[in-house]
Amino acid sequence: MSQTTEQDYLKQYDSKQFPSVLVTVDTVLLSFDDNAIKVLLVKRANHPEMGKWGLPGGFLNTEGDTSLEVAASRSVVAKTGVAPSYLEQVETVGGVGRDPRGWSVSVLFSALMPMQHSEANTESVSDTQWFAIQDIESLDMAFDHRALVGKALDRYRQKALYSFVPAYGLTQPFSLAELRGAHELLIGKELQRKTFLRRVESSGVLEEVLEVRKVRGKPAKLYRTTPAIDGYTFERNIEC
Amino acid sequence: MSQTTEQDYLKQYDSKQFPSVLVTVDTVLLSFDDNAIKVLLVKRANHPEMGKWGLPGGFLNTEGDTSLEVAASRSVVAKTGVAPSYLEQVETVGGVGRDPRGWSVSVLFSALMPMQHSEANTESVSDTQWFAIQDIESLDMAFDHRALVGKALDRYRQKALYSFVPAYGLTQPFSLAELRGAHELLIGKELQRKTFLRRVESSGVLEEVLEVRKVRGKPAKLYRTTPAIDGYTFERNIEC
DNA sequence: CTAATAGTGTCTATTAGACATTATTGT
DNA sequence: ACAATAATGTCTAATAGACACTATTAG
Repeated sequence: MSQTTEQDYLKQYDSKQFPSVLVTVDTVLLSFDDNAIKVLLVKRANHPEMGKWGLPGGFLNTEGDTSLEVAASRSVVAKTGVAPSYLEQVETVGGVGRDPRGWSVSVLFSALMPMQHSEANTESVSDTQWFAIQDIESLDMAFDHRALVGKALDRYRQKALYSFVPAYGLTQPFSLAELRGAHELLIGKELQRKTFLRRVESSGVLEEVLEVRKVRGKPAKLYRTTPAIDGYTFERNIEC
Repeated sequence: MSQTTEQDYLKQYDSKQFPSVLVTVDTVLLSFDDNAIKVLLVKRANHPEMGKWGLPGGFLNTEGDTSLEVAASRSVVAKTGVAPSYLEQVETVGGVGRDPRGWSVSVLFSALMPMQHSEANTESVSDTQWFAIQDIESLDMAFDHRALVGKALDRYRQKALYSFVPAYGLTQPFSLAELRGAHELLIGKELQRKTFLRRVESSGVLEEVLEVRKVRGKPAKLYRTTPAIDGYTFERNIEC
């Protein structure tokens, strides 16, 4: 074997000879709406776990997908019609008991995005819906998808303490109260208006916008995200 | 299809009909020694990338491995004889160009551990060696493994700013100067002794040990890690 | 005017960073 | 005694949190 060239080796290599592993990508899309954290789920129209709610996702397509992130993005659009502007990788889970079809590996992606209408876009999905986080506790969910939602949430709970990433879950532009509310939902505790404003101002990663809304009370200044938000972390984290 | 039961569906399901994906696990083991960050690499004895240095790792064994972490741990011990006491997942990379054998997915694990003698334990590995990080720049490395080392390093560079996780890379017990040195290597900047001590004391996650070493100068107090170190993060991060 | 909401002034306690000083060892 | 290393004392600047106060709108 060590006498053959790499070319020879590859010519006689056959991946089918090894036991295969199911590789899927799944995506947790979160948003803030109606003073709650929402997550986008799809109702499975086919086996396995038919009829249960699960994450948008699917098998890696080795023909079309050039990367894991592309696969995740493609499967989300295909199933829900919703197109998140970015995806971040959360974790990869794997095991023999996860999927009845065999040893499976699932690469989990996640994004925060403004609420956006979704619809069942393929025959493999019979329905789609944004669920409030507290409502999925009692939901009959497919595979280990409830735990996967938990992992993504935990990630954003951390990010809420040291960054303005939660801003991606709001419709733009947004007020300081809305952004603070998003952070409060994730952190689970009220935050000081003044302190929060100081963080926004010293960060320089949110852009003030001229537009105002007609509301009861003094109209709030509105902000939008800038690209600099991605790399920015607070000098000091929010205490909790 | 929607008329069949899940049992019927599973009976006729054949995973071999789908194009298979290569699933591997790779592990970045880091340590502190001789005032440098070291990484454990193995020299590949077989195709592909024969003769190049790469990370310990290998294919997922769907027969024996119960989880991804078990797979990573098993492959590290099998190839190097080194057994890290824990592993953490860093990221999963995938693509069609990574491995000449086809679309491949690699789940990357990482750990900090005390330097420990390693040896080539299988016929697939012809040599093992701890390399100083700065020395692998010029090394001919297999696949995208140099980039994977970078990802693990970046993770620990972050952790050095907000936790005492770098302590896992030292032989126990260790002095404050040694721990501070580990943080300094990762962060790339000198840290104040006093400030560092204050962090250690207020954290309560390092245990003072009675033992002392014979050295030139005043002997340092020695510490060892406690399990509480894992969940602990600094109230304020180290500035940088 | 009043209610509602947004934004500001300002005090206090905490603490990271800096750096000078003191302490303890081997040679 | 002296060099080397470890540990401590202490000052200052920065700032998060708290909360009272002021500003601006709709009805």
